[in-house]
Amino acid sequence: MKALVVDDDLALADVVSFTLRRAGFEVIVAHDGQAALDRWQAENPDIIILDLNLPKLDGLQICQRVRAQAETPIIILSVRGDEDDIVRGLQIGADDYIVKPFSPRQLVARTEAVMRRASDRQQSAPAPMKVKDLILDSNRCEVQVGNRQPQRLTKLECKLLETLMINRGQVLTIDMLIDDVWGPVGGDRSMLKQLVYRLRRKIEIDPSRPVYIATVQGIGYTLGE
Amino acid sequence: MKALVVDDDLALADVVSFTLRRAGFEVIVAHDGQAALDRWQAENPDIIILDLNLPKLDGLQICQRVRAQAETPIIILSVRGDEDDIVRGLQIGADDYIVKPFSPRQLVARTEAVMRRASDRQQSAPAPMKVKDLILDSNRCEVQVGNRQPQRLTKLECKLLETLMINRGQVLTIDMLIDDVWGPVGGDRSMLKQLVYRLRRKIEIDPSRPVYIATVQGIGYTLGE
DNA sequence: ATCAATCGTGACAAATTATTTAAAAACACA
DNA sequence: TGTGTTTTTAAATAATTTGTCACGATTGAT
Repeated sequence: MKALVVDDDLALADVVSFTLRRAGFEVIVAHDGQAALDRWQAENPDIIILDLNLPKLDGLQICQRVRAQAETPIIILSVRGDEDDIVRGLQIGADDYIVKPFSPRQLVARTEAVMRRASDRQQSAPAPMKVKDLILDSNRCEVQVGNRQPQRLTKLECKLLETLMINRGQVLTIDMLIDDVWGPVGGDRSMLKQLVYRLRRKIEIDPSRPVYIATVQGIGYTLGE
Repeated sequence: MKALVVDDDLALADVVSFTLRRAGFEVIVAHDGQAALDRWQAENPDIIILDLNLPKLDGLQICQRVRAQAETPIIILSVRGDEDDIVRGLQIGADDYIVKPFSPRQLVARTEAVMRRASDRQQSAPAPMKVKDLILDSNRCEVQVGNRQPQRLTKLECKLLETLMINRGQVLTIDMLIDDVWGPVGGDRSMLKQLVYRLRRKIEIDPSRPVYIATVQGIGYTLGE
């Protein structure tokens, strides 16, 4: 098990990594946001212990970027009183939080608990969404159009449709959609176009005359109200 | 402001609703999950105060179902020690949590904070503008004239109409308009002329006898009061 | 009434943006 | 490692938007 510890406080980072090592983890440490992202990509750790107040790149941003691309479990560290950041962190997708100061026991217990949950993660399955006569089960990546045979979607197609459905009625700009599907790095316009094209072929009755996903020239796309 | 309080503990539900009423809320109460969903659909409250351990339908499921269909702000109530449920609730989409027991002050403060946050969540998508019987949704570049079919506008047309509507009643000089649509460089009179022409064809009943966009010879254009 | 400036109109070309097709690269999984 | 799927890239085609121009109509000043 590999853990990435992200903390600018060297002393604290040391305590954390020492504790985790003794509990049998292989530990990598990063002291600022950029380094954290780099190490994360390079090492692909099984869990991230993330201090929220970092220099350069904010902890919440790290959290967001990681979540945009992967399900790597994240535990956030925060000082007491910063409840708002904790709430936001969890909403963004962190798996748990620990308030400083904390005991080594607590750290290990939480870490192990999160990893246990992550391994059999399926109980908190999001409910199927419904817009018009589209029913999306984003959990198993399937759409049903009207009463036709359920269609299988790829991961990206599913993510795209999900955000369109969540924001039904609103026009989502190309950049918003790219951010949402691929994260802040790693997507571009032509990829989005391609994805829209493929998704339409699966859900539209006549893909060249789309009913569900409408394009708004020069702006983006929208899933009709 | 309408609040839906969901709690199977009658005494606690009473305390909560009393507190919220005193703070100026209209309060609806439901004592189990099914009732909660029913009331929610029937009453469309502005916020939901949701106790997590309910009979029949679990609180987290309520949360999930509501979120699948709407953005109604949700505050979850939970007993101390049930950190896991809180975390999951926030991940599912709850906006905040309160740990029992709590003070009335805290309840009101959190509720108002969440509603404040929720209200400027919509601010990001600017509300449609209305002048006379023109309704412009600049988000999706659409105008509705009277009760006719909504018209699609191009980016430039939309920008032009938007500034005319924002400054309704005032005469905007040609240079002002050019600056606003094309920026400090890159526009000229004939382009504006053409743009006005095209916009009129989309919104005027008789484009040769404009009702909305009036020409002010030698100066510019205005969108009548 | 005449003239010059400005405006509305329509046709067309250029530029931008979308859709479709195809094929290569990356990936997942046995 | 090979196979099938998914994602990325590239390129051709189609559609839309924007810019340019010419010309007649309108306007306001003389």
